[in-house]
Amino acid sequence: MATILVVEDEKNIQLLTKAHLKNYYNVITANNGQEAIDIFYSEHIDLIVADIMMPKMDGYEMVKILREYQNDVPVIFLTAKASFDDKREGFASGIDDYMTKPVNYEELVWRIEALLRRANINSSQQIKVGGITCDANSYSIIKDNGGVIDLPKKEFELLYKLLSYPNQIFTKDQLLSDIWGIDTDSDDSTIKTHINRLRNKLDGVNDFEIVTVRGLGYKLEIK
Amino acid sequence: MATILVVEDEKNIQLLTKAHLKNYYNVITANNGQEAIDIFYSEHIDLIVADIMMPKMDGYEMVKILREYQNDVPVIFLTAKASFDDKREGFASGIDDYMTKPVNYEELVWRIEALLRRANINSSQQIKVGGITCDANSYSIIKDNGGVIDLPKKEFELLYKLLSYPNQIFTKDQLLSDIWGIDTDSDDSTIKTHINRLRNKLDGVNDFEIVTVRGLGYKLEIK
DNA sequence: GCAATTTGCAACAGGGTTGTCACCTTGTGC
DNA sequence: GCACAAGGTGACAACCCTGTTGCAAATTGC
Repeated sequence: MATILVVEDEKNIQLLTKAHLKNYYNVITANNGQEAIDIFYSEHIDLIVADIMMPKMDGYEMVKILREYQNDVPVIFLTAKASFDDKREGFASGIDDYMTKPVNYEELVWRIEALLRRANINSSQQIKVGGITCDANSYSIIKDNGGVIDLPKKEFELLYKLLSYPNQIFTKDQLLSDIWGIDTDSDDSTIKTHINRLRNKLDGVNDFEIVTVRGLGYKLEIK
Repeated sequence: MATILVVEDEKNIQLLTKAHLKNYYNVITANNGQEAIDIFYSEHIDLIVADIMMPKMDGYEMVKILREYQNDVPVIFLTAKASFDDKREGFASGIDDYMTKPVNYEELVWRIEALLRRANINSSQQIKVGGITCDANSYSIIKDNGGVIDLPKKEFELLYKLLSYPNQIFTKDQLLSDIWGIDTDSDDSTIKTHINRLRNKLDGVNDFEIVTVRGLGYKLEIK
């Protein structure tokens, strides 16, 4: 599921926008440009929906800063302003789309979808848990502090499975047939070894833990 | 300079649109969807601006046919229709933007620019990364200090593809079908060889790196 | 037409990944 | 406390993937 950052200083509109988008996306909110940039660099954001007129840092400035650092996250401006000068400045600063209030939220979703498709983010195969992101594109665990743990294919698939359903218990047979395939010849010991390897490599990660459920299997617990 | 295909059955509007765009782009015109598709497969088209209501084949059908064949050329609908059902059908069939007549042509140009940028089709056919410029006209890498690396066609296409979507991982199959064509007979070893040659030729370039993602493919990392 | 370049393929080498096993540790029930 | 079952650990070997090289075919430029 894609993560959308809604940047809006008016609480009511912020809540309204969030309410309409939360059925389709993970929605995170910020109250001004500065806050948005802080969030942007601590969370994985797929697309930004922003107001222009905001205290502290307005929309134009926010986008300029993002673009300066080579960030091409899609941005949609959502604003009461509608003059051509405003639109020109918006597009010139590097936004992707522009809708004037009052916004039709159904149309907003269509435009978000079109942009995500265009930006190749419709399947943002990432899982974020606490301070780490599990990225299925690079088979890696990315820590918010910047550290990266690359995992081999099988180990990654195992972790990804567990992370996808936290607290759910998987038997070794389940994991074998899900990851190794229903007709695999491998047995329990293979799982044991891979769990062992994972635990070693995730030694410094404190956001979750792979827990053994004796007699049953394994589950991943988020702390 | 990017090439825009304007699809419109009313001659007057077609001429008007062409007149406004020809200062910025190569403009080619078609009178209906069928004609547009014929042109599309005989010319290189960077973006399509289309009316919905047209004789023979309307806009929806045209886009559906294009998308069926994996073509993700950006499409903007430009139309008198403005109901939500129409917009929904438009976005659902895979368009990128939607403007209602009467069209403000200045805004149309901004939206075209935003889409071309998003689709990585800059009119200059150049990609600039750090201290190097990748020029699609001369198949060469131009360093800011003046050095030039000429690349053969295939090697260049491979690099250009990777550079267009930095950090995105491409499987060898993806690269094969994108560059060699969907029905190529070539296999993995060809990619391996070309990556190897690219790496050798880009030995002195420190702005980016072609990274192997074991078990998956390759990606280009910008430093 | 010839030479140079580009392109594709196959063979080999090296290294990372994976599966298995033996052995060790921990937990459970009696 | 003992026996047994279940899980953890480390080592090893087979395997697969990738990098590299050389060669031949195809293409291009003159």
